[in-house]
Amino acid sequence: MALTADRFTVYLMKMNVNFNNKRVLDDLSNCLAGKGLRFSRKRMEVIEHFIGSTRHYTVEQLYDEIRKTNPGIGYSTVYRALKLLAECGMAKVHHFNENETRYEPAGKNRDHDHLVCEECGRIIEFTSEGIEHLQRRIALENDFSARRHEFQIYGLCSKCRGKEGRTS
Amino acid sequence: MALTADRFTVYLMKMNVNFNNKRVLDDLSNCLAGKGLRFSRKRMEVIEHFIGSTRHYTVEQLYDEIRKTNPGIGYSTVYRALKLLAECGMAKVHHFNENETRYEPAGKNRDHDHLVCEECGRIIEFTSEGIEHLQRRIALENDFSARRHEFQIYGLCSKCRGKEGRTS
DNA sequence: ATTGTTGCAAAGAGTTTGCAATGCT
DNA sequence: AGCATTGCAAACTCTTTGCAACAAT
Repeated sequence: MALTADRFTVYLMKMNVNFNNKRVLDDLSNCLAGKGLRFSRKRMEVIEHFIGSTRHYTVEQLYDEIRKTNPGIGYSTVYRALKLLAECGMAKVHHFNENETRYEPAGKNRDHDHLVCEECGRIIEFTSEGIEHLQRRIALENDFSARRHEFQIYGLCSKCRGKEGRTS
Repeated sequence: MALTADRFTVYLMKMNVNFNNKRVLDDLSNCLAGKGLRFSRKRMEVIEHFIGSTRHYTVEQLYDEIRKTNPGIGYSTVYRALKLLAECGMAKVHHFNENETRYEPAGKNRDHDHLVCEECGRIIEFTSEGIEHLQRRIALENDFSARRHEFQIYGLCSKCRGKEGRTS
């Protein structure tokens, strides 16, 4: 039986996964189907766990978390699943800090950017119309076709600012 | 004899290095002095080559380029010099693409961000007052002390857009 | 039955580090 | 003389891959 978005939806419902972005869902089943891939239990467990959350995971974090309930899953499976999700547009890849790759479920809410606390590592999401405008204007001014952007603000979150000297 | 900004300036002039940002210069000599470091010929050759350019180097690129004129310099020296420069605030580190670390001389001109062509890798710098405003506003709205930001716009530069289908 | 998937261990890529020789001061 | 610096090779970390056993279709 061919892999379809409908079938995948049923699968996700069965797994009780809260995933309501139709476009990205189609992307995934198309991506799987287009590559001749199958529904494997373990891969789906990784995807379920990942999609069900709102965190910005390192591979290690996701691996450790999944191992708690599914000790039989290996590192490479997590790597392979995340890579697949990224290719299908279901995961966004970030490099907030040096030598650190983080994966975030895409489509969980609308486009956003991040505040990154350099002290505790906390990541705060924000959306800003202003950035979209800026992106368009800057692209225009530089004769550039913008596809996407990365915008991070680094500093101290409210909690950590308290501990260090005031910044204002 | 202690390492001073003046002495360093003389050194740079001797080497014919175009480096006119006083503040960053002070940072470097202070950084060197503070760490009890010495003026070594090889490190200075790396620094000279790096500071004299306006590129966004990978370690490998810088290494290859320096080796053309200084075949005696090793990989680790380049790594160590760039790391030092980054610590002293004379080099900015970027991760424009996955698995790629690039170093850019800081202080060569005022703060700027980057357009990154996903086709040919070209990097275009731009400055935008708007982003500074946004950073301040967003930080305020989220009770966050902003120190710095990273903003990249990914897409196609004018040359590469011509080859692919129009985007508009 | 056929072909994709997995875990493991090994291999890669990028970066750092221990150490003996060398260079600054 | 005393200590920083260097190049090399080895070590390290993160990620990918080959392969034999296993699972999905």
